[in-house]
Amino acid sequence: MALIATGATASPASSMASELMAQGRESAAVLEALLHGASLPPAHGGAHALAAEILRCCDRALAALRAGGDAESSSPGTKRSKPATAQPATRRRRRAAASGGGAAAAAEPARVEMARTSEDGFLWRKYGQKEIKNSKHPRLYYRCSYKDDHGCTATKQVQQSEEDPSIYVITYFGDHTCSCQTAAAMDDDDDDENSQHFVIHFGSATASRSGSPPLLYDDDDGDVWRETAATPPSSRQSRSSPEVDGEESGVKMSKEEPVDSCPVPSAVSSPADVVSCSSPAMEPDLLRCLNWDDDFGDSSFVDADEFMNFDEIDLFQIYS
DNA sequence: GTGATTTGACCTTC
DNA sequence: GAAGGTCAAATCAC
Repeated sequence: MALIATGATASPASSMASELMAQGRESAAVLEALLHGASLPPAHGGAHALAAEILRCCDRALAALRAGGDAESSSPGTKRSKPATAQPATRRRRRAAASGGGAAAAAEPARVEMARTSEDGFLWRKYGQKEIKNSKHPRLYYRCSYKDDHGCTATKQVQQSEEDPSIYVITYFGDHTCSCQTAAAMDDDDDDENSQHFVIHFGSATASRSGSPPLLYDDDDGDVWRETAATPPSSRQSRSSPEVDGEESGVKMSKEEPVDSCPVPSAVSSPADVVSCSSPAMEPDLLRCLNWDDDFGDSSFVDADEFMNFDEIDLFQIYS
């Protein structure tokens, strides 16, 4: 569909880094020519100047990339991320061995990385996992880590897409009453303010929930998110509380906001907010998603258009 | 020791 | 009774 074509958009930091790298490469090419005996254009200040420029470009590009990645890498939510993600299979084997094994233990793929547990700006604690009928993948249950401390009722459910395992559907329930949004997320919000122009708009932001194209946007991390119009009935089966009574109001997240801020308390005002993401970092099988930045940093990235996984976008339509 | 994750068991809803 | 949601003991990493 036409709305896919936007070229998906690198983050501001990424774009800046890309430009800087391109500039550095140009300088390096000139320097190489100089080293090979070519005459130096008058505009250039000599080999030393070129070398300095290359270094400067690289430094700035690295700084830009790091600035773009620090928010997530420094997130408090990642406290146990790396170790935990690196050992799940081992842990499960141990537990399975201790308990005589279990079907669920063998079913879930090894977790590789959890570096972005708090990518939506909140700290979540996993409290359950359930095999869902007619679904190949289990549903994961998270609640706000501050539930005990602040009585925060926010929860979310994450379920892997059957069509494309790299896509996860995240359903938010309840309000955050804890003001627990991470500092990193707050930084992200600041970044978001500066990256609004990177938000992809597909269709009218004020379009009605029915019949309008799904709203897709990418966050600073390049994840592509989709908000869905309705909460799956199965997700609210046991939720008779008022927080899910506002279904007719649909998703309330701001369509202008990158996803990092969409589940914030003000946005999750009551109905379940359903968001699907091509690569929520808190889930297993996300190695390649989480290496996305690495891939980006790799020279293989040459065109912003390559950032968009069009197949995933097509899948988004399946959900609607 | 602390805190997060796992997972079987239990509860609730239909 | 089935299915989904939650609890809590066991387990693990730091």
